[in-house]
Amino acid sequence: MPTMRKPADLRKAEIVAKVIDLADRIGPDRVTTGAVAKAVGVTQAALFRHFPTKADMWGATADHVAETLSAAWAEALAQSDDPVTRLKALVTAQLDRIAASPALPMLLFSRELNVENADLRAAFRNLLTAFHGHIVREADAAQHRHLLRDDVLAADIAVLLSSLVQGVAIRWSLGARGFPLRDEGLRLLDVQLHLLAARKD
Amino acid sequence: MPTMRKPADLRKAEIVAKVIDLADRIGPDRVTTGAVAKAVGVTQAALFRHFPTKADMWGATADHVAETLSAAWAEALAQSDDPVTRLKALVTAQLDRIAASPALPMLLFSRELNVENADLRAAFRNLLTAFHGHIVREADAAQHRHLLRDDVLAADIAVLLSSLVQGVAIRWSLGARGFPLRDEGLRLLDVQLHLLAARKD
DNA sequence: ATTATCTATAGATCTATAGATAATGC
DNA sequence: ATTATCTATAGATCTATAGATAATGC
Repeated sequence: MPTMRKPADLRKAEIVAKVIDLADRIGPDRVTTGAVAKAVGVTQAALFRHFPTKADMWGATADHVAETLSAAWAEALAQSDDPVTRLKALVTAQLDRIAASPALPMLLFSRELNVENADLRAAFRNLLTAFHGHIVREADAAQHRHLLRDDVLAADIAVLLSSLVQGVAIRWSLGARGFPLRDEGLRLLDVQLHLLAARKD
Repeated sequence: MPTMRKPADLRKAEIVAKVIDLADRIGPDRVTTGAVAKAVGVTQAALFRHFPTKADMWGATADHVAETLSAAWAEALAQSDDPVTRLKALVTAQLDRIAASPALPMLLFSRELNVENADLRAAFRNLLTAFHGHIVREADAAQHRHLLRDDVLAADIAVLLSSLVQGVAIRWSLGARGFPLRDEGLRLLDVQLHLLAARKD
């Protein structure tokens, strides 16, 4: 039974999609070229026609993740002019992306990223930095409009909110995803924003 | 050159120590029996005299980590009767343990824990739950003594503080450990505790 | 006598390459 | 003619076992 031939562009995109899907389901470090090939429906050797090495396959996957996240952030920021609403939208977008690709937090600690593939590591660090930067900007704007307390650095607010997302994602991941990530994350965000609310005195 | 023979008890402890050391330096998933054997100074096959399978080796390592963490928490709690001081001591202990064994956060997302070894996964989830429980107790006590705001659930305070530790550990780990984990963690803890301080009105 | 260690090796996996084959598009 | 895929396989690793060897402790 001959496999359906596909143009290289389509096949590459298909491979990247399966890498993410497999990373979610069996863990990033179990994503072998054999497993990917089987999921895609080609022989293991065929993958190397599209990506010279396995690291290149992960590189393309990281690029795809970066594009998806960046698009989600841009969409979140476009929804409102109110800094606090934009903060909530950014966190919501991030929680939704993690729920859609639960491998994202795991990938941060995978052997592939931490040991084998320095480029991959740099790519994900840049992503976290970009997310952090968006939050700093909105927190700063909110403080200037007296919507949030100004006795805390905007950069520290960003760290607290980023940590909140990571913390809830870790708990969700380790606890076999036993609660709705988005709901729990937004509930905690409201708690933290309540603590950060401008004091009326 | 014959290897020095050691009683099984000592050799087992030595193996566990090298597993943790190697997990820190090369990542948990690169800890092969061959690498451990080389670090210990015996042949790879000798390990299987002490641990029937590699999973047993990780099990002993998890036990050791659990004992170390529990001891550190107990020591932190013994230092003071003031709930806020105890909160700080718990977080300090946790940051110090992570700095001493940087593999701890990585281990939570290792293939070994997430895919290969369900017992290991349960062991570490129990550890996180125990840490969380300690913080809930102290936060609750602090609220009753009007040392912290009481318009936030103690359980949510615990989640925010646990997340803070995890968030700063992740940033430290990904950023090639480019800042002092303990100092940065305690600085952020002070920021969060400032937000949580009882309102004097 | 007991037991910690070694040598040697089986058997499973995994990445990557070489060369043949067949489908696609000009 | 180009190119996507396949078959076959090399070479590297990794866990685990079998049986021999030598150090330890009663």
